[in-house]
Amino acid sequence: MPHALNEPILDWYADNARDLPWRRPDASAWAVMVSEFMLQQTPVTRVLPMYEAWLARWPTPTDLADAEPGDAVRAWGRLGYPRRALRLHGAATAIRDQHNGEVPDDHDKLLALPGVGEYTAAAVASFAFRQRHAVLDTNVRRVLARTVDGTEYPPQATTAAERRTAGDAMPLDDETAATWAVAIMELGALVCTARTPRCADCPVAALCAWRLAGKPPYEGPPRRGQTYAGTDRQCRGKLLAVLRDAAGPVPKTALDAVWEDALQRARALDGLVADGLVEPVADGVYRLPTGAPVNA
DNA sequence: CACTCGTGGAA
DNA sequence: TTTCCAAGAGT
Repeated sequence: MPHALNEPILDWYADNARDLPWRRPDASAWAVMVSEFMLQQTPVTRVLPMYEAWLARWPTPTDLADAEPGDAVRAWGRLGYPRRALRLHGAATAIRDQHNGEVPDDHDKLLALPGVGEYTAAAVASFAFRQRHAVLDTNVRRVLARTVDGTEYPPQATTAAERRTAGDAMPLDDETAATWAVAIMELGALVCTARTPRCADCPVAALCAWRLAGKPPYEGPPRRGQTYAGTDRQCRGKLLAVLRDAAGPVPKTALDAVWEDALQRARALDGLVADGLVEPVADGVYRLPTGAPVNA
């Protein structure tokens, strides 16, 4: 007997799905993978233009692997979390060198790629290769937390109980499970939103445990807000922006100009170098990574 | 497992 | 204005 969530959500998705480029039938597995990297912690509206430009420039994994990692970092622009650009380049390189240039369709092989974790491996296997996997992103976890568990928000980190819940809720055959995965994700993105859920438009409002319980407010460990101003992250962002906007190597004096605190600035720059996002060229000169071996 | 890692838009 | 948070991964 199918899970009660299946049919209403599949029907709702058939009528309400957004037309996103990575969902079109002609989207390659590589296109799906690129979209998933970009969508990590980043809203769809900001991803769309970068996604188009990226795939136009690097239509296949090998195209990206053959480019310098610094070009990937520069093309990432202001999407945020630029290590994703480096990891996507690393994933492309692994695909070129170990998978004959083709995105692997095996979940474990996907998981072994840099930048691919539990969610992204399941998403690519499901969306691109139409396999049955529990695709647990923030949207899906929130929908299941509300409809099944009766809580406003899921726990901070994904739990075994959530994986079991997701597995139980999935349709049994691969093709339907793949569609359902994107459908419940879309429901979370458009209707069962984090702040002001539109329960009046929800296809499963009638059976939602959280709504039926009177929408009890979230109780649990406070989800600590991420302050940003004055942090190392902001400093790293400023430094990397200088490197991105420059055509070539940049003298340290140009980096010194964008952040007051010298100690924090040095720490941030060290971090960027350690992450491989910045490469020291010569004494007091830095650039985006070339991929060439660094002579120590 | 708690923490780090960017950025910008909406409430 | 401040706060929240958006298709997470890696350590």
